[in-house]
Amino acid sequence: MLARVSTTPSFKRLPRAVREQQMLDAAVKVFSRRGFHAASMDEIAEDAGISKPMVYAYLGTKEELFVACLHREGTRMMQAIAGAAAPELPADERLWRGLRAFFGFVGAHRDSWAVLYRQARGEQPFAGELASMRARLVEVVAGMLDHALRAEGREAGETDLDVIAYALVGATESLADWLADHPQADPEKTATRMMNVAWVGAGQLLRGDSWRPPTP
Amino acid sequence: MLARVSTTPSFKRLPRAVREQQMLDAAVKVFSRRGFHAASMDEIAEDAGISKPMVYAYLGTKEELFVACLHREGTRMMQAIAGAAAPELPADERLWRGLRAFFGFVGAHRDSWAVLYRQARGEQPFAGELASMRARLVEVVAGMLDHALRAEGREAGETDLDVIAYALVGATESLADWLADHPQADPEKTATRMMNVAWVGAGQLLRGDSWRPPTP
Amino acid sequence: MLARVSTTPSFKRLPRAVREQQMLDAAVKVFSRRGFHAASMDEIAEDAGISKPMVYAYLGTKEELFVACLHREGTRMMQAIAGAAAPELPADERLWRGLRAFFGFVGAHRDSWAVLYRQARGEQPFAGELASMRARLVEVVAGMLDHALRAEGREAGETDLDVIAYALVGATESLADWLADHPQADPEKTATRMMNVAWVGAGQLLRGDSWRPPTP
Amino acid sequence: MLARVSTTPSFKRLPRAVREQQMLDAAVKVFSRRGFHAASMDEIAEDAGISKPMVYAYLGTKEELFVACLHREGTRMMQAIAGAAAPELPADERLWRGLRAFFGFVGAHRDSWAVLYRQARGEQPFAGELASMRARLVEVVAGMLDHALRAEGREAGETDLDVIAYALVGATESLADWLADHPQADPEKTATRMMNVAWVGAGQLLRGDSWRPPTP
DNA sequence: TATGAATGAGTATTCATTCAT
DNA sequence: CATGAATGAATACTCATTCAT
Repeated sequence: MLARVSTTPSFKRLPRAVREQQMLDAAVKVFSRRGFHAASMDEIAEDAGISKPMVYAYLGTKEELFVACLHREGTRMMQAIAGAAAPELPADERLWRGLRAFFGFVGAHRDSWAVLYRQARGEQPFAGELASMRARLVEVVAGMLDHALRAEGREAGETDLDVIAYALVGATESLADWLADHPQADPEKTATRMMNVAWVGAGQLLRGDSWRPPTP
Repeated sequence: MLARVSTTPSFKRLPRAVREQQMLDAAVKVFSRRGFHAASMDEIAEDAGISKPMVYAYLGTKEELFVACLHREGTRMMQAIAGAAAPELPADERLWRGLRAFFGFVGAHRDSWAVLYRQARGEQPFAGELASMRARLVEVVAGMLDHALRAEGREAGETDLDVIAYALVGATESLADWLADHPQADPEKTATRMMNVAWVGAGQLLRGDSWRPPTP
Repeated sequence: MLARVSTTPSFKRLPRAVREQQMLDAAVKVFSRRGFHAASMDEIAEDAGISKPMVYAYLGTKEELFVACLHREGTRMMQAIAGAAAPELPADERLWRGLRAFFGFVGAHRDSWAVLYRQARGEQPFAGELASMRARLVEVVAGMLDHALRAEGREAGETDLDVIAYALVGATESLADWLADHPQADPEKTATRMMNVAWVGAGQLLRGDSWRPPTP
Repeated sequence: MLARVSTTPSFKRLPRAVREQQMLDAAVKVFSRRGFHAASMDEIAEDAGISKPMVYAYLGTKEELFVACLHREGTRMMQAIAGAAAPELPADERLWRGLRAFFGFVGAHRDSWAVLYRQARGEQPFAGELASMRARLVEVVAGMLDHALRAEGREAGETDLDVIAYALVGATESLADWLADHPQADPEKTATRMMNVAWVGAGQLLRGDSWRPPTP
């Protein structure tokens, strides 16, 4: 039942860009808490301190709004990582800094991560958006591994670089998920652990030490 | 006069157990295609070839129905794995068979996997159910790793067994996700790849070869 | 959600009359607790320890079932009163015994009273049934008052006997309602109070002491 | 060419307060005709000339809507009575004016009365609301009786003031019920009758003339 | 006789979206 | 620019009632 409280917003006529950010902030918050379907435009508008028609005027339909959230949060995350892992650094340094930036971001923006990883995955219309983001990550990681190997004068063995990279990204996401659910966990420590798995494990693996199914 | 063969096999008045399975089949299918919220009880009932009230009578509310799906599919998957990876086998053999069974299951029941992992993850009410299932998996994997190490006369180094196990499970889930999205991919091959990552990478890691953050 | 508990009723093949009484008992109970609309045939059948089709076979539709309840309970109550207030007694004795029987009945069968008075009144289809029952009561009471007056050699003044009787019945029902809501109250005492109101108050009134609106 | 006079007065976009009253009007009408359960929100909305979502937005769920009706009608009735029976008047004058106002209200708003007394009584969730209203009435009546007695230099005998008041209120409600069912009946005349019962009967009773059960 | 299986029809409630002001 | 008012269309859930066995 609509409460009859007059909100009387004390800040009117804000420039469009500011308003849009307010709306996106509210949307990310609500989407992450409720999920795409359970989130209501009413709640988002109210949380943004703005009327519903404005939300529609600025960001379009609910689906478009969600995509906008995805976009903003995804870009922010990518920038955080890219900003930390400069391409001119040695591979292990890059990987470490990338992981640290990544887990740092997830730890600091749990809502963003929830929207990106947990909500978007379940809903068909956004799977593509997500997949492409992960693909970029996989590519970057594979590149780093390859670079590292070549620096040691070796090359990836028969095992595909991509699959290892995919597994590493998966493991990373999984730990990030765990981190998002454990507010007291330390992002730095989680990054160190993942770095261990990635660097030592994958390194060894890429050096050719491989396992084969038993032939019965 | 030609005898009129009864072409409609009178699919009615089936015993409860049968109908329940039909309903769960339909529910898994619809939930996996549409997601929990977007799925409608109408569609599930229609797909099961039965009226809505029967679904409510037998399986309860939408939420309870989803939990029932989760339960059945999760149990099936766990049984597939447990049946393949007998505890008396050596650790590497167990791990390999377990992975093969797992990827085989995912490859053969993509719908189940979608229900279990993609839908359940996004919806608050089911996160717990999911988390506990994953926790059991992590425990099993950690146990296998520990067992394997001891068999080699070693012990896990400073890196927590659990975190490595968690990362491995995450990587595995991630590859399963990928497999579910690529109908032509070969489950067996995917299992082999994951076995490489798990056995060689983790093995090395557990043997004490660890990485430490640079101290600036 | 239908529980899958097998009830295995230990008494089968009871004679029809017994079964019908069981059903009516259950129906009165459920109707009085939930009200006509909120009561469900499922609950009634279950409470009667019998399957729904049997209820329909024996007592007909929900509406018919409710009428049957009304009938049985109404008859019981009327019989309790009539049995106590024999016509050959003097008027005050009759009134007193009638009231005592009435409040005794209500105190002992709160469910019956709830069905008769609270539920039936709100539902259009049963208003008639109820009204006729009350009309009979009013008539009886008016008869008693008239009889008592004549015994004193007087006649009812200008005030209609019927209206006073109606008011008395209303007051009685109201106290009965109050009694039904107060399990610890004593029916006998309530009857005494009502007797006071009825006998002394009405007696005086009927003797000609009347009030008239002020003429401005 | 004839000017086309706008015959449809564009009954749209009315302010909230107006619409709320329209909705309550419709709700009272429908609830009184059908009863709480049988009434449908669809019919109420349609009767109010507005869509269902507006009803929910303004007045909330069906239960809340019914309570709102109860509240408005109850308040109106109480105000009608209180406005007529000013406390500074002598007790008999007050009682008479109160009764006249009450029966006048019931005669003029049969729907309100039906909602207040017939429907609310049967439904558990509203019994409390009702009981408290009646309790207030009983208290007022008891107060008036007491006041009148003291003015005559007497005090209430052993019979509780409250019980007599309760019986009077019950009788009044009963006559009101009768009035609501008989559109041609005259409210003023009914009030006079009730005044007789109340003033003469109760007066006598309170003066100490009491009846006692025979001791056998 | 007795019942588990089955459903058509309805009901409360919600939500994304759009006008009129 | 900004919003209160408004709704079409869905959706979960229930219930009286009836068959087939």
